[in-house]
Amino acid sequence: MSPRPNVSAERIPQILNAAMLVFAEKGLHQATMADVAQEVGLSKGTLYLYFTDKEALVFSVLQASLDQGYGNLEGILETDRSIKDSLLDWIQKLATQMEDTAVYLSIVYEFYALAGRKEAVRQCLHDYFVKYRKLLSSMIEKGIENGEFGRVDAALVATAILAVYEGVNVLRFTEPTDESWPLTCVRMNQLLLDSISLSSS
Amino acid sequence: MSPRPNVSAERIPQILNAAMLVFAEKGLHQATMADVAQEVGLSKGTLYLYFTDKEALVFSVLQASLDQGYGNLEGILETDRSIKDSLLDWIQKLATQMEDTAVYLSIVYEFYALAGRKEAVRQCLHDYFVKYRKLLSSMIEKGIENGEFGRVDAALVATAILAVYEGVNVLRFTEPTDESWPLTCVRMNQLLLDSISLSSS
Amino acid sequence: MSPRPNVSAERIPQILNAAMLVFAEKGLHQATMADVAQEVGLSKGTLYLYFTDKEALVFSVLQASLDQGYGNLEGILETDRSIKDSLLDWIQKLATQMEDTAVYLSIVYEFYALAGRKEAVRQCLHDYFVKYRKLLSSMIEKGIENGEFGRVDAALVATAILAVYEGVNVLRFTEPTDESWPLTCVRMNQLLLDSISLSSS
Amino acid sequence: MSPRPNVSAERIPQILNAAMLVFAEKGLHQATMADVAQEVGLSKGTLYLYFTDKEALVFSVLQASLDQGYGNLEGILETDRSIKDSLLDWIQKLATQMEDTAVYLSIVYEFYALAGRKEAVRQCLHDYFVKYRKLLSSMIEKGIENGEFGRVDAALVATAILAVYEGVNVLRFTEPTDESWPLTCVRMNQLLLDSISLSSS
DNA sequence: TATGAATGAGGGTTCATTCAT
DNA sequence: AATGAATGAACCCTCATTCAT
Repeated sequence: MSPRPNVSAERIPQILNAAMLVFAEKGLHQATMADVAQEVGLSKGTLYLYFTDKEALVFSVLQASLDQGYGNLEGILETDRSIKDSLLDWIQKLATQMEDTAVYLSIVYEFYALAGRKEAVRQCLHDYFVKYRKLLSSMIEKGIENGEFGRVDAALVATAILAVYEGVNVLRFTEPTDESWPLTCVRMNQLLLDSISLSSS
Repeated sequence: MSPRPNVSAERIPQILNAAMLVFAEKGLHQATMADVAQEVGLSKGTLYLYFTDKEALVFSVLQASLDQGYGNLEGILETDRSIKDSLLDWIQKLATQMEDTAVYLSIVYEFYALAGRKEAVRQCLHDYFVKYRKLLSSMIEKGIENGEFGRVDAALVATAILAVYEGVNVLRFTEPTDESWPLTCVRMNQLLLDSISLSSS
Repeated sequence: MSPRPNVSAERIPQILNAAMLVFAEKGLHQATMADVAQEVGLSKGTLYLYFTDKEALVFSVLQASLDQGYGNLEGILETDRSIKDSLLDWIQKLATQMEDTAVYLSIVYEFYALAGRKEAVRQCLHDYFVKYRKLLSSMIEKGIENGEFGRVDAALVATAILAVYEGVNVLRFTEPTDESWPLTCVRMNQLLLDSISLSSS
Repeated sequence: MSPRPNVSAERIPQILNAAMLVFAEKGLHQATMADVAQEVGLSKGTLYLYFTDKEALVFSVLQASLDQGYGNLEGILETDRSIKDSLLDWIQKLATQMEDTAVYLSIVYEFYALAGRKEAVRQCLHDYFVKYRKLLSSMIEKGIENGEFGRVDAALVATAILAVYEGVNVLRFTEPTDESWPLTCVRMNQLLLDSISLSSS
C-alpha cells in the first residue's frame, strides 16, 4: 500500500530489545531516550513515533518481559511423566536460564519498586504472578488427585515454588560470583516436592 | 564546652529517617535533595554539610536500613526452646512486621536494582545476606546435632528460609490487598522445617 | 489531457481553509503542520508540495484572509442612496458578520503581532488598510461634494471609521459574552457620521 | 535575617522588564527562557526560582503591562478644568506616549490573540478594559450633569474613546513610518467630544 | 502527486551541587 | 552550623523539514 514498506512491526521489537539492554545496563532512570535511540540505531525523535513517552516505553518493556515470563508451563504437562518430574523439569529449565536472565534482573527490581507507586505496573505484575500461581496450583492438585502428593494446600505449595524462585534470584543477585544458585534453586524445590510426596521419596 | 550542643550527632539520624520516608514515597530518583531537606526541616545547602552527595545519602540510608535488618536473630537462641520453635518464632516475628515494612519495600527493590550496577551496594547487601545465612545455618546445624533435624544440608535450608521470606515479600508487594501473606510465610517455613524434622512432626 | 484531474488548483484553497481553522483553534505557533495536514486529510509530506514552508503557509493564509477583508465596499456605492446611508449599510453588514469572524480574530491579532517583526506581513496589512482608507476617504469626499457632509478632513473620518471598527473588535474580543457589540459599532459610526453631516441629522 | 540579602523583591521586576523587552523583540513564542535569562544576566535555572513556568512569566508580564495601562486617569479629574479638556489632556498624553509604547505593541497583540484561547488572559484584559470604560463613562456623565455634554449615552462614548485609541494603534502598527498618528488620535477624539458638546463647539 | 518514516536542532524544565554571607 | 540564591548540565519531548519509494 504505502510507498515504503511498513517497518512499524519490526521497529517496535527492535526498540524494546534495545531498551531492555540499555535499561538493564544503566538503570531505568539513568538510561536516556538518546541511549535507547543510539542502541537501536535510530534518532531520538523516531523513538517517539513508536512510543508516546518514556513511561510508555518502560511499560512496554515490562509487558514484553512478562510475556516471556517463566516460560512455557502448560507445555510441560503434555507429557506422560509424573507431575513431580514435570515440575522439576520446569524448574530445572528456569534455573538453567538464570545465567542469561541475570543481566535483566536489575530492571525487574526496578519494576517491583515501580509497582509500589504505579498502579498499572502493580496490576501487570500481579496478573503475571497470579497466572503462574494458578497454573502451578492446578498441577499440584492434579498430583494430589493422582496420588503423587499428600493432601497439602495446593495454593500454598504453588506460592512457595514461586517464592523460592524469586527469593533465590534476590540472593543470587547480591552474590553473582557464586555459580551454584541454579542448583540451589532446584534442590530447594526437590526438598519441597519430596516433603509433600507420598511414598516414593 | 561548646556554647551550642553539637547537633551533628542527632542531625544525621534525623536526615536518614526523613530520607527513608521521602525515598519510599517518591522513589530513589524522583525524590530530590530538596524533598529530603524539606522533610527534615533544613535547607538544601545544610544537607550537604552532612552528606557530600546524594549518592552518599542513599548509601547511608541503605546501611541504616540493613542495620535494622531481619531483627535480632542471635537473641532468639538464648532460650531453652527447641531450634525449630525458636526459628518459627523469629519467622513469626518477621511476618508480623511485614505490614509495617511494606512501605519501605519499594526502596529495598531499588537497592536491589542498584546492586546490579554499584559494587558497593552489592557488597553491602551481600554481607547482610551472608551474615543471616550463616546465623541460620549454624542454628540448623545445632538442630542437626541435637537430633531435632535430619542430616540435611544446613546451608541450603538456611538459604531456603531467607529465599522464602524474600520471595513472599515480592509476591505480597504486587498483591498488597491480600492480608494472608504473613501467615503464608509462616506456613511455608513450617512446611520446610517439618520436612527436615526427624520424628515429632 | 492528464489522466488524473489536476487537483493542485483545488488543493490550495482546501489547505488554506484547513490551516485557517487550525490556526484559529490552536494559535499560529501551537498549530503544527501535522495538525493542518490532518485537517485537510493529507499527509505532512504532501503539504510541502504546495507550501515550501510553514512561513509560506502562514503568509498565504494571511493573504487569503485579507482578500475576503471588509467585504465589497465598491459595490455599496452603486446605489442611488446617500453616501451616509451607504456607509452605514456597509458598517451594518460588517457588524452583522462580527459573530462569524470572531473565531478567526485570534489569528488576526497574531498577524498584527507578526507585522511588528516581519516586514512582508506589515506591508500586506498596510496595503490592506490603505486600500480601505482610500475607498472610504473618496466616499466621504463625494459626500462633501454633494453636500451631505461638512468640509471635514475626509482622510481623518475614513481612518476613524476603520479605527472604530478595529477598536470595537478588540474590546469585543475580551468580552465575547456581551452581544451588543455589533450594535455598539453601528451606533458609534452613526454618531460619527451624524456629527459631520450638515443639516438633516 | 538571611545571611544574604533577599533579592527576590528586586529580581522579579528585573526579570519582567527583561522579558518584556525580549518578548517584544522576538515574539512571545520565539523568545526562549534562555533569551530572557541572558537579558537579565541570570542563568536559565534561576528564572525558574521566580517563575514556575514560561506561562507564568508571560502572564506576569501581561499583568505588569496592564498595571501601567492607560495611565493615571483618576488624577486627571482633580483639576478645575472642564471634563472635555481633562479628557483631551489625557488622550494627548496617551498619544504622546504612543511612540514609546510602539515597541511593546507586538506583545499586546499576542496577548489579545492569547485571550482567545486562555480564559485567564481574557479575564485579565476584560477587567482592564472594563475598569477604564467605567472611569471614562463616569467622567462623561459628570460632563452631562454639569452641562458640558448633551444627553448622550455615556457608556457608548466611553467605549468609543477606547475603541478609537485601540483602533488607531492597530492602524499605526502597520504604518509605523507615518508620524501623524498621535495627532490623528487626538483629532478623532476632538471630533467625538465636539459632537457631543452642547454649545461652545 | 503522495506518503510514511526518519531526523535533529532546539526549547522548557529539573535538580544536584556550590558558595557568599 | 546554616542558608537562600544561583548555576548549568542534562533530559524529555516537539516539530518543521526531508526523502526514498
